[in-house]
Amino acid sequence: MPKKRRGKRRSGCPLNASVEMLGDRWSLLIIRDMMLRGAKSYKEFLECYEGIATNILADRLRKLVAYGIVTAEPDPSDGRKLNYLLTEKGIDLAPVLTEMVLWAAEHEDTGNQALVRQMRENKEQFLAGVRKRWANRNSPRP
Amino acid sequence: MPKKRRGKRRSGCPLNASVEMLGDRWSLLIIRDMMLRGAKSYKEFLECYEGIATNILADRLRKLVAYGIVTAEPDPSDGRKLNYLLTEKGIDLAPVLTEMVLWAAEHEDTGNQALVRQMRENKEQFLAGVRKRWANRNSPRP
DNA sequence: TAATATCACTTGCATTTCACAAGTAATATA
DNA sequence: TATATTACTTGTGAAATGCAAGTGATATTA
Repeated sequence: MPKKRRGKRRSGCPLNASVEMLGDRWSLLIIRDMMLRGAKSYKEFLECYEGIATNILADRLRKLVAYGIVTAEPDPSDGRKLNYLLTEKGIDLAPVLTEMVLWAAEHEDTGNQALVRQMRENKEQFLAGVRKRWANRNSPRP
Repeated sequence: MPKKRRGKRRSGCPLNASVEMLGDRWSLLIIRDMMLRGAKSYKEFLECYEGIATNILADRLRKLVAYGIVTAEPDPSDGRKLNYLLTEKGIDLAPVLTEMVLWAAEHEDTGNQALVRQMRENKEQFLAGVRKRWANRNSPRP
């Protein structure tokens, strides 16, 4: 029996595409940890926010790769490891995450006030820094 | 037996708060329709994106109200209706939505190119317009 | 080289969420 | 009074999720 498709989503509408890729409890957190904390390996993601189940993490990483937000390449120094790295499409989410963090900081109690202040006081510079670190992390491999 | 709490989430971390409120398939779409299309009633939300189930819509509206993102007040001209309106906290999500739309427009096929162009070419002016329309919608009641 | 450890998963099972259809109470309109 | 509309709730089956316990490949240690 063919898999029944549930919920017909109109894809042409702005935002629908984003929500399809990012509208769940974990994807944005995974991306945040790659972007701001430099997390790269499965194990690091598992430990970053204790609470995500291993099957869910595997599923989300697979989807992020499928959406072109993340790449998975074997670690040259340890054949067991995969390094998950943000693609350009992935790092382009930095403004989205930044606005979300600023919104939450404005309206909720959130931690890491230093980071928030940095984001708020010079958003452009903060974003440039994020992108630069991303470029440096990727470029050393020709 | 008390309900077991699953998944211990650290709330102090930036972004966790946002994801808790917005990290699902529907909340951001509901907010978008309030913000950009002026949708206000249960029925309008149901029709906006056919596919959301009535129980889920009721649940999401309830949560958005609980989070202080939306208010529900009876329509003065029809006692059966409730008008769901964005709070200040809700309208403050405009930059987040804008960045998400721009990101998707950059990397996916999305509709409403006119809106996207408007957002991209003068983001600040676009955001000011959104906020102004929101203020006008709410202020006529003293 | 054998034993053990680490890593990135997969599998199985119970619980929860979700989509869909059908109903309901309150209010409005004819 | 009869019918319609609005904002839901309830029931049901299917899918997604959380958790514990594996598994196979590679690395490290004795």
